[in-house]
Amino acid sequence: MSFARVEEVFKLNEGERVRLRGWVYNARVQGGLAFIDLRDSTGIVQVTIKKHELKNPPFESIVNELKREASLSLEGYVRHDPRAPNGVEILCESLEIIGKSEEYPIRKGVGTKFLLDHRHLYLRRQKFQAVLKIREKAVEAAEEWFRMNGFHLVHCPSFVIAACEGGATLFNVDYFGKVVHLTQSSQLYLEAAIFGLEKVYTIQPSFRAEKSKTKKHLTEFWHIEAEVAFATHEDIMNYEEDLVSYIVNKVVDESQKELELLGRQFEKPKRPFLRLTYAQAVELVNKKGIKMNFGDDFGTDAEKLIANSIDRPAFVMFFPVSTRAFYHMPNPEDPNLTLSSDLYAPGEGEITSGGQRIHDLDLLLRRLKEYNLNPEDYKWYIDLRRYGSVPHAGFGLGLERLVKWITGVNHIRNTVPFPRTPFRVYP
RNA sequence: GCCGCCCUAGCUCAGCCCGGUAGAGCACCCGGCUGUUAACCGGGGGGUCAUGGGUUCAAAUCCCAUGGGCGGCGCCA
Repeated sequence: MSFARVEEVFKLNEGERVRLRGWVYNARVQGGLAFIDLRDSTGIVQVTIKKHELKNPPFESIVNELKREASLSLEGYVRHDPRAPNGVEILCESLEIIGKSEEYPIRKGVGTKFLLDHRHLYLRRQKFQAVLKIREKAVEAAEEWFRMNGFHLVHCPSFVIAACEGGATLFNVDYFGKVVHLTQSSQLYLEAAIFGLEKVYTIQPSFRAEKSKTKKHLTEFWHIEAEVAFATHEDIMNYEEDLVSYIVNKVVDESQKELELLGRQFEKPKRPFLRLTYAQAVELVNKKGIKMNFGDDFGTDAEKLIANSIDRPAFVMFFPVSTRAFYHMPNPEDPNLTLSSDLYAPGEGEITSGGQRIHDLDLLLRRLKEYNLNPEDYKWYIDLRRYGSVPHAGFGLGLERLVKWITGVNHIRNTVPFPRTPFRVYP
């Protein structure tokens, strides 16, 4: 007889024989009667062991080994009993301890630091697995969407020379005696790729050496980035809307069990997404009592305010040049503004950033100078504007921020198995 | 980078203001228990009070420094 999965047990009939294997989620022993909550990757079921009905081994020989997280395999039969959680249990006839367990450190009441220090064990928690499954589903959906829409996957390097978002936030790496950096974004490399493949994307980690102590920053995060030849700012917003909708809809359709386990009520977002200009957003923020000037970027409070005043995802468009990186295309209607936008998720905040890139050689050179960047570091990037340059646009989506929005977890580090933050690289 | 807070038993915390040689709950160990759901009942062991220095007759407690971390801001995906 092959091993069944825990989730299958609930569909079996009274008296059916099953073999199971998994881990002890919790155990309660009282004299000659023991209860185990047995966990596998599909769920938890109660296993009942009665001293006189356990055929092997002797009850006394295993009862002291039924500790939390011990691994075991067992055979028994299905019983429908209202006293069991969810009305179903396995009455155990034989059992083998595969791996004993020491005193398991994770239990109710432990603190944040302790859980982070024991992340390698915390992964076993059901709710955490639900988040990881949703994350997996989101990536699957993104890959599907890119393929359906004619995008090519391009993997980009993690070791880089030049900054993309600003020099202060670069990690240094000793590269055979030479200082190089970990990439902050694959955008510049994807821009190179569009001249062959036209529509490209990547899903890979980006690194930021910012000591950001917030619930929405990691030093290493997974970045979904896309770049499209001949695309305008308008085009790229449409792509973003379609991609985000596709991902979210697929998660809602196919990860309902996980969302329920997390107690998360999540509605598919209405379309079309809202579109407001930077100027409108500033006005909204000021009207609701947070003072900011035209030309300022949105602070945390302003971002929260915007995120809480929308009933669906919203683009904030046309940020001033002063708030953006060097490569953003100026808006022809107002050169102080850029053809760029951030996408805000309701209740969450910024999850993507994108826009049209400068494709004109002279303008790019001028901008590098204005931003005090060394053109030598961007030689190859500038080169792209010398050989058949075309208008193009792209965006970056923070996978963890997207997952945080969908799952409603309280901190971005709970969207990734082993979070990297300014003060944590262990485990 | 800035501001605030925390570090006492394996874990969660009380004790600190007003200095006088350390306490609870849970976990663990032993015993009991055939319907538990974070099982329960009885008994037991367990701490150089983060580290270093200072003040004092006396420091977990007051002061300084260092380390580790948490929360918020800034920055951004």
